[in-house]
Amino acid sequence: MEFRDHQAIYVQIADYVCEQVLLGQWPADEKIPSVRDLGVLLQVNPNTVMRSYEWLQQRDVIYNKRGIGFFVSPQARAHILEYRREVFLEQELPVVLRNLILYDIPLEELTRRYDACRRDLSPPPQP
Amino acid sequence: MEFRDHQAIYVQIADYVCEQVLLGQWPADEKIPSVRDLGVLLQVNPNTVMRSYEWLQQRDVIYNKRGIGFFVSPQARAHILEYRREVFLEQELPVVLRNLILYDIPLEELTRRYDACRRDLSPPPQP
Amino acid sequence: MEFRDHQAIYVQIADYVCEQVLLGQWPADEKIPSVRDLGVLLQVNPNTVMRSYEWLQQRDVIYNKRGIGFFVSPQARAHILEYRREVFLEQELPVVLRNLILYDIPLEELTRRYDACRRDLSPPPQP
Amino acid sequence: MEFRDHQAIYVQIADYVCEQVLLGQWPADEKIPSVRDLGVLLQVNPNTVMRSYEWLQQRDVIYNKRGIGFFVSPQARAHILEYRREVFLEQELPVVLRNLILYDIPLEELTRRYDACRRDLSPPPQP
DNA sequence: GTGGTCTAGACCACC
DNA sequence: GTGGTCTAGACCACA
Repeated sequence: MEFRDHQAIYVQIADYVCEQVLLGQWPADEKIPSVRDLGVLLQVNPNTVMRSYEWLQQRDVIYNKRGIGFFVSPQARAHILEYRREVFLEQELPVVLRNLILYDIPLEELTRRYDACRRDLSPPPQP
Repeated sequence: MEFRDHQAIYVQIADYVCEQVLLGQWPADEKIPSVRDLGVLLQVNPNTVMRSYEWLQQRDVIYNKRGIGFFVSPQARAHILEYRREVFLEQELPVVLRNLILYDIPLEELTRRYDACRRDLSPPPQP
Repeated sequence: MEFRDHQAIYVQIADYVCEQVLLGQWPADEKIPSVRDLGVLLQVNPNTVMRSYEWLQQRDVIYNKRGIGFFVSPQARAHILEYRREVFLEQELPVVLRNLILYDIPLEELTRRYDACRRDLSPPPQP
Repeated sequence: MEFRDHQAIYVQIADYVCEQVLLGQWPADEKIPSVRDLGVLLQVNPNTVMRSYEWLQQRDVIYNKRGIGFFVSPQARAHILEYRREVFLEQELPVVLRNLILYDIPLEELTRRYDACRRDLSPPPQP
């Protein structure tokens, strides 16, 4: 995983976790890597991972069993979709569309890239 | 104008200026609002506005006549397109497309919003 | 039994045992559930139950017969009252009272709930 | 301000801020101390104060103006009451009442302390 | 000046 | 082993 430097690392880690859930890679009640392990894996400080996990926990994407670790919340998928879709559709997308038009990027270009991107993402398994 | 709080205010102001240029509202060599005026108008520290103007000036979108004010640069349109299109297509769009797919937003929804947005922007109001 | 997650599980187990004693459910010298049984019952690591029992043993609430199990200590009631009353009155209650007032909860509300709670506790069910 | 050692410092700081708001000491839209200032004042690390402020910000008790500082949110009072009262009445109070009865503390003792506590807290000014 | 992020390292409680 | 908290200190962007 490589980090974009204009966005906080802990946000990118949280996004990564959400993505794993949406893609069906991490099912409900599955244990996710410990803050230390993920810290080592991603080459970041455990505190930074911890911050991501706190953020996710507050949003009911993961939960904690004392002394054991963090687990994917059963409602994770729903919560992510509910929260992120809303923000995305109402706040991010309008800006993007506006730019598409201002920069004169034709719709065909967009659909072409959309299809390419769809092919890249393996279809999420139905639970 | 209301600001999104996840982005620096000076960036949002700069974006606003670029938009006016692309939309043809501010033709080449037209004087743009003074730092002070815009500061009052947007309820923002003049230093912040100044920072936007400096940023735009470095990218040849506006130029300065000492003691008079800032003006839209003749090459403004070209520079904006050249710089922003690149960044947008290569960096922002991929993330957006990925999200579109993860959040299961169908292409039809996208084109619908695209068209709506186009209708909103197309007719420049005559002041 | 469901656990509050802001408090250590072993403390909650210890509290539960104390409560049984105070309520007269577990008389002096009665055998209490084994570490293993209670662990299974509460879905908790036996080590955690063991920790509660050790904690209680140090405070003379229970005692241990090697190879047989843990038993309610004859002085259990007295020890619990002596220790907990003090802590409760001097440390916990002041905070609670302060909150009652800050949140504008009238005394009547308090006495109402007090009486309701008393009714719930008073009649010890005969098994 | 002296800290209780069984509770996280950042929670106690957050509680302190809430208390100031409920007592009417910090009106809406008033600037609260900067993380650095409060850190010096309370003899704790600015990061710790920051953590309190983040916590409060997420719960709409305070808000942030970029580069300026944190301010009391207009809905602060309402949010605190709504959130804390609920938790207090449904989770904390039942435990306390249960203990009152188990430790045989008479209601008169409680009301006596309640009145004393009320006298200590200066009556909140009506905004 | 303000907040925001990150690191390194420590210590603790809990399971 | 797990998370949770705190410190000290650094660097950055922003107003």
